[in-house]
Amino acid sequence: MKTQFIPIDYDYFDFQGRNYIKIIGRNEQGKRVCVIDECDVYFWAVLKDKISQDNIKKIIKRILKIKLDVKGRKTKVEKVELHDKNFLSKPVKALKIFATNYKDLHDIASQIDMKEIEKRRGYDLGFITHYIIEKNLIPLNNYEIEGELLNNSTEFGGIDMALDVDFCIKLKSHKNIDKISKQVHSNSTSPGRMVGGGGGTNELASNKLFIPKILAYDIETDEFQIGKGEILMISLVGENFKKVITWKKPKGKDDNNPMNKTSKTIGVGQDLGGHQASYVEIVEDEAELLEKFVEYVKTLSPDFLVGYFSDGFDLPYLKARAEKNRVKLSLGLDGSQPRFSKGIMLTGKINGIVHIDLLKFIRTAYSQYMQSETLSLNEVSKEFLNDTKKEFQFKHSSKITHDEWENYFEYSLHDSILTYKLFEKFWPDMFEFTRVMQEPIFDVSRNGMSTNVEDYIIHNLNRFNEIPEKRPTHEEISSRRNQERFEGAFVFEPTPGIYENIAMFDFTSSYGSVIVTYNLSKSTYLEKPSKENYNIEALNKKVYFSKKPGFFPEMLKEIIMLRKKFKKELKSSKPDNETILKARSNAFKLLANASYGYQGFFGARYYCLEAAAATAAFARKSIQDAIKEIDKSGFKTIYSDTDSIVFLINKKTKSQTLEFLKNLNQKLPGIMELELEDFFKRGIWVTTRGGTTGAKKKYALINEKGKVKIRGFETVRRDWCNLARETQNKVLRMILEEGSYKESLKYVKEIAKKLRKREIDKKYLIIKTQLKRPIDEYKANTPHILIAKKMLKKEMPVSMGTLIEYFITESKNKKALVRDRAMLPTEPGEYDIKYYLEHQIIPSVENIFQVFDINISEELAESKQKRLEF
DNA sequence: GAAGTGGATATACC
DNA sequence: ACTGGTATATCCACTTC
Repeated sequence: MKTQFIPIDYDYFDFQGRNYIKIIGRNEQGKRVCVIDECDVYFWAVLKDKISQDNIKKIIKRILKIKLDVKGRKTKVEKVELHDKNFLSKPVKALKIFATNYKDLHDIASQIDMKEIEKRRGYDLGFITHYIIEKNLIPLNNYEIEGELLNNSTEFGGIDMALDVDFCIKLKSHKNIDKISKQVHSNSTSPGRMVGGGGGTNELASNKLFIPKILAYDIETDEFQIGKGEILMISLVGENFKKVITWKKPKGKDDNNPMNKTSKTIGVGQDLGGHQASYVEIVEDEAELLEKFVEYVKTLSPDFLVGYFSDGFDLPYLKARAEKNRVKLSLGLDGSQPRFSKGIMLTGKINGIVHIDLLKFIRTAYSQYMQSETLSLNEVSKEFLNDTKKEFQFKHSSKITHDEWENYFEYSLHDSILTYKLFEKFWPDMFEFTRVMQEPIFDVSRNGMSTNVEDYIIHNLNRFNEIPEKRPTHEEISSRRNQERFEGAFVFEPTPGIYENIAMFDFTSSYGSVIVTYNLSKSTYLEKPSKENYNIEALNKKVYFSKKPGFFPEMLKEIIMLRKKFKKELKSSKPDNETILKARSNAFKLLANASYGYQGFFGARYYCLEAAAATAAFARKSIQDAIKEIDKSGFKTIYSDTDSIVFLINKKTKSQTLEFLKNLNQKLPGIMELELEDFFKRGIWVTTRGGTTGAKKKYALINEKGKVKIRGFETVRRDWCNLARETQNKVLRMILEEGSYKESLKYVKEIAKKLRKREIDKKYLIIKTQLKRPIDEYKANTPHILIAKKMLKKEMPVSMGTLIEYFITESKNKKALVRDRAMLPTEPGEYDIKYYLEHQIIPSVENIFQVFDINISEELAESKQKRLEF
């Protein structure tokens, strides 16, 4: 049979000793399709130089004899071929060694240790990755497939019968129709449709967006620890679907309300006591709750089951309670239960339905760019959806009253609604990331940037006829980690002061452009200089790179082009789309920048410290050269960090500045390019605390539209209390807007006065510090660690990553340390006026007023008399 | 006992 | 363990005079 097909979830199984891939996807009619396929299984043995043909034949003969019997599985070498390949961009002769089972490649490779063989490679990719490369059946691409329909077939042990899919097809052929198909407009709500605009010349960029069927979920429990308490309710949200399943019967004022005893007969949406919302469905007990949940997932049959922090909480909790209740959590299309990866970081996998933990994708793709101080569902929703969680005061289920239950249901439902909407927002990027990285979305949505970079490389090696490099061994990793650190970015020391008429330029994808321009990578690194090369001083030596384009820089070029496209889209977008487009453009910028980090990352297959160090060195040189040009042309540089330059345009006009930029760009090498970030009306730089030199990474700017950009100041740091942050923010804004300190001084005096009169609400005085590791791994005893320990004693949820909140109280003991005066927000105690004045308010504005020669401590002194006495 | 210093820690910038 | 280096700033333990 023939059908269109979009691969979504990948899995594999063994049948009669061989590996088979099982791909779950959709077709255009929204039918769920399972594709079974196989591929050649092989690895590479790279031969040493100048091995005679005879010798090669002998080696092949010996290899062909290899047989293995591991764990009752018989594997043998089935075929050996000689190929001309590249390894790290160098032409090599290599043997392609075919075997029965992918899992045995490592063992076979270990047996091939003849002296003529230089290296063994390509056995550590994972079968799914290997399959995708081998057959070119890429996740979330659009295919036309042809194959044999398995219908109650005994093939593969009757796999099609156990699978809840519309078609199960043994693949014969497939054709990618993404690139040639025209865009499809559809109002259909069935999954599997593709929508979106065409255009764009880059092949990587999708011209259609696949719209999956999604189901967001969220659970509410009595305890935070996995499986410790009972699950009270589960909320589910899909397209035109809202449901809260619970076994807690809201009790009315009359506890003997007969309605409470008829739970089993209460149907969906039935009214209960005149208050029951229609989306609430009441079941008998926790076991039935779990069964009902499984039933809904089966009926709705989504492509994605989406949660928020669900790898770490919801799914493992469900599993634990299912075990306790002896309910089978058979969510998988094959009836299997969720599987969890071992290790510290849990990941929950469901066969055939992709379980997505949104938090993970947000962390890698957006968090660096976001304004939110935590990645809580509430804050992230606020930033991207302009919506928040519903109010609900947690208490144990036994203490919840009737009306409160109603609120609780609504609260839970709304969490799922937010999760659903967030998924919709991020889906285009997840889609794009998956297609670029070419790995299953289950992994791409969880992986960090370094893994993304590596996936991208691995899946593009064939274009360069390259044999993949292996993962580093533990020994290699530890030796890499002990490597001396290399010199990084250049940061210009600013002169403290307030400036006017400012422009900012920055290099687009700075490090990425450097890598591309100077061809910096493991495979282009030259131990000895060749005639034609790029070279620079790095790692206390001169390092050389070939001018013949390497695969890594070539690939990176594509990422940079894609990013440029997104950035262009952003510029011509409507304001209501801005947040997400900005995030997207930024996500690809991060990906491009991660390539630099990748080459210096100890876990990387293509680790090359020389390339990483040279990248930083070339980048330093680029920016310093640009600064020279700028200063030479009638401007004056006042600040610069890594890839941006801030300068005074002096008497020049904006158009002269832009003209200058154009000319400057023409002189830049390769794909290096500067762009205008913005023009600014005014800006301020301050000294370091207690010093006289200008502080780096700390400044505030205001553009002509009055938009303020604040970097590094306490205003943007979450480990300062809100009073200090807001005071500083106000002061900076007033000064930037007016160019004078007068008003802001009055303002600070007002705040100090209120603080002294104890008129400041405690909530503005809370200091928040994150617990970055398990509590007993700390050597120091800081306020937040002490508070965390106190919280543990009170059985409050504290773990790695928790944001610890506290405030500083007064103490009779004058020598009491800050940590001894730190109290939980819920604890009684008067705030310490002196502490907040001297350790929060004054430090936050001191350096700013110093720019105007104002000593804020003196200005805020309790009595001016004191000053006069001197 | 005040002052200075350095380690541990957190957070931001790019 | 799950990109990199640069930089500021706090609190606290310790040393020094």
